[in-house]
Amino acid sequence: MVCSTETAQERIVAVAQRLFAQHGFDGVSINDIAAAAGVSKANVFHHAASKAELYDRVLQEACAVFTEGYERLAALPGDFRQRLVALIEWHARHLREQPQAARLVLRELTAWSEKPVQGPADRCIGANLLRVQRLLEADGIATRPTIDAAFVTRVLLAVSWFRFQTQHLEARVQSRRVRLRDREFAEQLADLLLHGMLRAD
Amino acid sequence: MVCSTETAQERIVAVAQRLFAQHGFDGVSINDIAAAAGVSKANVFHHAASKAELYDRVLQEACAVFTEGYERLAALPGDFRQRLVALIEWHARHLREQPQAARLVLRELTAWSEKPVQGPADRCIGANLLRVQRLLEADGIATRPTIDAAFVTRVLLAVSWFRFQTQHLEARVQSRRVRLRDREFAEQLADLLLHGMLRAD
DNA sequence: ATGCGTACTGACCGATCGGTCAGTGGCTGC
DNA sequence: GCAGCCACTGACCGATCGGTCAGTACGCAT
Repeated sequence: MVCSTETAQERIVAVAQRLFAQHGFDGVSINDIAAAAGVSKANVFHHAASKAELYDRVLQEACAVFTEGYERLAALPGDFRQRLVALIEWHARHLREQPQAARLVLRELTAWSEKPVQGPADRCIGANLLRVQRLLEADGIATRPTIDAAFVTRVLLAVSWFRFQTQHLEARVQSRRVRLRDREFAEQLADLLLHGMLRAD
Repeated sequence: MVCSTETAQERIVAVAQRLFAQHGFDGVSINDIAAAAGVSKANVFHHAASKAELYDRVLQEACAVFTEGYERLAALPGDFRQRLVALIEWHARHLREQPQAARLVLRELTAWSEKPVQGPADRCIGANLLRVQRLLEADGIATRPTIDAAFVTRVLLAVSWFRFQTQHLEARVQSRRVRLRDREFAEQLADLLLHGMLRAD
């Protein structure tokens, strides 16, 4: 038995979360989880009805963790630019601090299978999109009439997410400026979103 | 035997590409592929050394298809805005027309496993990033000094990719403006990237 | 002491996994 | 006619899959 202060159930769930996040549902066997948690395979089924139930529970938990952060995200101090930078930076840090939850949720997006049903991850992402969108809209800043807050929200989250998923590539990339810390990344993205690329004419 | 004009080998590879793109390496068994291709399991191993070799071949092919499009992408007519719109629209269409190749490549991004090795998908994406970046840089347009072409490239591809991966969610989304056709999407993104959100002051 | 619930295990189940192999039928060159 | 190659198959392999079950050890209320 692996010595640990956690209970067996806590270890099982924690290990399942880690392994499912890394390798996906089909890439992890109950044997893997049991071995990594230091318990017998039968014990995993003592604490979980089935592999699917365990995965669902882990995914729901990840969604909750992921969403909880967004709920705490409220009005921030400063002008619009400062609030936007803070939002982007917070999001980058959120992804970095909850990589497993993020991967579990985002993995579901890739796992497309023509299913019309909307999984918890879909609902989670949709809700968070809306929450950030509301935050942007509530700011009531004077934007150009062609600008849609929903669209900007998607751009914002897409870029943060892309950065999170490709961080292992960035180490080899030529341009030094893409290898930014969260703050610098947030400032650069906010600058681009606010003022665009072009020189003012 | 399923009647088809294709050879068995072509059917096997085509089916493998479709299934691997949909469900990932671990989510597809050789039995699935054999059944869907209308051949015996042994025949799959007659045309492929192993499951991993078959997956690698399919992935390489997907990378080639995916990259080939980028290589054909050269200087486009029109001013900078028109070229940018055309680039984004082309990318959206590229993803839409090669969904399986796109999914195979992008799935590899999510399949993070601390591996230091750089897979073909990583190289493919890195090369395409660079190609688009060169295209943007070569335009020689007068951008603001804080703007980095590499960063804009990532924003551009990230948003297109995010849109591709979340398209199944968009049907239920409230705002009508995110459900755009490729052209409108490209124009909206180009407008945001070029001029930013803020009203000119 | 005894009864009971809870945590946990090793042994086991049928199914399926990736992969092998001997063999078959058809086409080609000689 | 026949040897040789090639596409292809059914049967089979050991390993592993998700899952079950009888049984054990322990804490706790009575």
